[in-house]
Amino acid sequence: MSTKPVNKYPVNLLDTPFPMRGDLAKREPGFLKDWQDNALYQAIRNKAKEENRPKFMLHDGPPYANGDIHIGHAVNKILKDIIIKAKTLDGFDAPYVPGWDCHGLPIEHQIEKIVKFDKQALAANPGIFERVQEYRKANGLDPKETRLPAAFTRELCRDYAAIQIERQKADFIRLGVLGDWNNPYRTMDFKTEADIVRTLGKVHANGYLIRGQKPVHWCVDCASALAEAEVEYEDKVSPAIDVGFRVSDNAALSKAFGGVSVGDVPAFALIWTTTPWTLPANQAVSVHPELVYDLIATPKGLLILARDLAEATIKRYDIETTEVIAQAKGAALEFLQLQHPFLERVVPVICGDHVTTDAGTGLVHTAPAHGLEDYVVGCKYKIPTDNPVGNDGRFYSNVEFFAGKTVWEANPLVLALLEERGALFASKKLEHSYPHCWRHKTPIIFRATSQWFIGMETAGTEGKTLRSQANTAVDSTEFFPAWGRARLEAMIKNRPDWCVSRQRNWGVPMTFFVHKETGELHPNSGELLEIVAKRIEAEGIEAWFKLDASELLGDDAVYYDKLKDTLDVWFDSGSTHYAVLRQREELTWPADLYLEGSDQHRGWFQSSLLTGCATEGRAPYKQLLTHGFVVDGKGLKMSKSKGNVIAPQTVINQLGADMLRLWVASTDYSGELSISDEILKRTTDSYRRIRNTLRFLLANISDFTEQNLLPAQELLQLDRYALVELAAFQEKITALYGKYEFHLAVQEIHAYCSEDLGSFYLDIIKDRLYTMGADSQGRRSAQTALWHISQALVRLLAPILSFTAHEAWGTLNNEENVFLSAWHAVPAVSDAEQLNARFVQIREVRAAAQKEIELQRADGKLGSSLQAEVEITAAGDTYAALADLGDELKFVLITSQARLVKGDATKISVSASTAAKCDRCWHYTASVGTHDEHSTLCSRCNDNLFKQGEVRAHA
RNA sequence: GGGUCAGUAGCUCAGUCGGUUAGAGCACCGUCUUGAUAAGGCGGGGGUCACAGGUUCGAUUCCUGUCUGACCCA
Repeated sequence: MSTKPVNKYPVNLLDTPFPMRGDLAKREPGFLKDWQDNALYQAIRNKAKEENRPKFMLHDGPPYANGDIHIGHAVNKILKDIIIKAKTLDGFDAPYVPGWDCHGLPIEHQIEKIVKFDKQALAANPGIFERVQEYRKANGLDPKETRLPAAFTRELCRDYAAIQIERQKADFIRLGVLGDWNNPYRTMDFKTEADIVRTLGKVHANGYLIRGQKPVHWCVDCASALAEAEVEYEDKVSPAIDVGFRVSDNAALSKAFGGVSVGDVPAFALIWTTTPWTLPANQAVSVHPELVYDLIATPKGLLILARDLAEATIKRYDIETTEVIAQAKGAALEFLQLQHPFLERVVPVICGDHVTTDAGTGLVHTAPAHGLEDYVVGCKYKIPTDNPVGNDGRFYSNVEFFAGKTVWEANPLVLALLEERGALFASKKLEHSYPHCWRHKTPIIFRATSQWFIGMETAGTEGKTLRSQANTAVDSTEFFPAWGRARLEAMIKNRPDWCVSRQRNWGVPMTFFVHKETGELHPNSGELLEIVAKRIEAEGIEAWFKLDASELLGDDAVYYDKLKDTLDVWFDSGSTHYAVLRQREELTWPADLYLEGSDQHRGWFQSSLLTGCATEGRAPYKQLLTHGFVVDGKGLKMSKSKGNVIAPQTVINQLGADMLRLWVASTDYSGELSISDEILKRTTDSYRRIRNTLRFLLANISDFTEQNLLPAQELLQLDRYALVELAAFQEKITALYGKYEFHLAVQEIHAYCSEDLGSFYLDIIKDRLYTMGADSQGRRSAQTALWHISQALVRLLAPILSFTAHEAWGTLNNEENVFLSAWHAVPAVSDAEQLNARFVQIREVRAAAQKEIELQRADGKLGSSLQAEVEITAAGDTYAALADLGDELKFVLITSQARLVKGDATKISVSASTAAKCDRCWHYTASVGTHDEHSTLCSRCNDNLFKQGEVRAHA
């Protein structure tokens, strides 16, 4: 109940159904329902088609179909959504087809956990677990059986992914993201699986698919490769030995060490290793090119050791008398030939940055078949990757000394052999962290296996290497922010061949037939692959796994193996530009924009670039936009253990999705995005300001319709100026949307609401809105400006504050939906430049006057600014601008009197009015009390209420 | 350890192609208003522009290094 006395002289106070408080968390779901009920996304598509709009193609990078969405997902989707909506309002046809990445180890891993009765996994996936139990029962298996057929595992993976997708989808929709949620793409859709296979076929047809060897984590108990996620590190005791490689040619040695005289004293390069069994695969000894190496004379011969480690090493060898006779940088030792300690093999010294002085001798035993770094450096020097160890962890039968032995059995044999050859300089036991199989808990080994690669340096059928094509593609891509280019370039420059084969179950198969003896792909691979792709289109990847080779190859089947390898999931997502953009009618290739977190320079940006280049000779995108990661208020990454995680669901449920969207939009995403309770609090503050501005606008035009609009040239000066400002504001914001600089747009929007509207324009026109006749020209003029401001603002807000804009639109316009509209056409004002110039002066004087009034107020001489009377002395342009407002200058200053005097410089003096206050308009004027019938009114109010009403021209 | 990036008021961001007192909004303080009122107006306080060197007549802005943080890699 209000206790306010009701003024007997009414003013035009209006109300609006648009509430002060958004109550977003509660009301947003209702707005979402509006969109869904009206098939908003489809309506936008239809309209775009009718209008034949140009396309803007943002291709969605597929999140992995596992786990609930976190704030990083939210950032990514919201940024995409802002862009899509801004482009739509900008007159583009900007379809958005969201996608999911479905294959791969993490999902397979989850299924394995369920199969193995992992409690957490069971609790989270009761439906899947039930299926497993039923399967065991139906097939007469032990109820604890963990080894299930691959085909069934794949079924489970497919189900699991589908469930995850639905959960994530619901969260994405709740963010207010508009998209084709009824028809998203999923890399496990049969058609998509087929198109991934086709992409592989094209890569092969263009000559970029090559076979090679690469060391992988290998479990001899599983007899299979392990992914990094399947490896656990545990302590293990290993023999740690120092081995001497005799230098083959002392003349070369002398030369490497600056010509020092070495005679024919035996010289050794010393390495240190904890895996003696890898010595049969040794192909080189690595040194660091920048490290300094000593040549040391000892009773055991000349020793080559890194200077930093020499002392400690010599101690290990129990050598008393030593003399450093020469020094050289590692680079000088390159290509020095060494004799393998027990094999008839000469191996070179090579240079590698992986050599460190943390432990050992500063010279590293290099067996490309048994170590990733060894392999990489080996590739550089074109050193063979010959692997002597089989699937079962035993040496092949042709390996001298160790044939048939397991690698663990070989260790002591190697030691004995080295001892015998006089190459063993030291031997100890060492406990260290060592990789183990997560299933068997047994130590694993690194073992080179046959893998498939997309070659970076391979000249394709067009004669260009993929690396050179990729470089060109990067050159012709536009980056937001610009440094993305340097980052991608650096990665392309350094990356090795892309190993695309995996030995997993849940993945798109590499649908090739390989000749059993030559290892060549079938000569008709292209045609065969298309036949297979057709089948996959109909039945999914299972079509390949269950295929009998003879069905396609006939009698030739006996000569060929059906490849069992699956594709790296990065190949899946890297192929979506073909599988999605090329396949859907409403989409186009290449995309205008890919937008992802900065980690995707290594991931999707690159995999898409490479498949794009390998299949189409260019990148599948024109622009790349990168955003950073979300961190807490202190700039630290979020983690459960730190307890600084902010979940998007929490923010949405407490503050609403619009608040999350506003936070995303107001943050500079080119670096890290900070979020904390305080930051969200500030976001809420700024939301309130925008919302209340909308509310004021909507309320004050609630008795106004399009029929009441006045043409621009009939508006008052101040209102024309408001339109001029509005046009400039709109132009600024749309330009910022175009540059994807949303945080600047938010700042501008906020400043516009606060400064241009709140503290200037709206404050001034309240007098006219409230006190003039409801249908008077002066009031309709202001409302015309307010109407245009509202129409423009609601649209400009829509990409960011989608729900709020939707709500405001409903109050403002009855028909359609804000997202079916376009930026508002702000009426042109013919004297725009002149108005701008004048109001610069006017606003300056106004600010000075306010300061002066504030001084008087602080002195207790006046309260409201309407109590003030000002006298302004001004010169030149300033005088002209003020004079142009005539008697209405006082309204601009919100004072009861404003006298203008021509003088030399600007001077302002303020005094308190001695006149009485009008009960209705609150101005202090001598005319109060001069109207007998209405003794508390001023002439203006008397006129406005009971006569023809005042006329205003300026403000 | 390497590559890329960031560090301006309590918070979010501007800005300086090197040049007099570094800006805005929010928050805070004071005040007016009570006809945007769990609002609005006016005024104010608050920054050694991460730190240390260097170049320069002059650096927050350029260079080098350090620290802190982020992403990727090893």
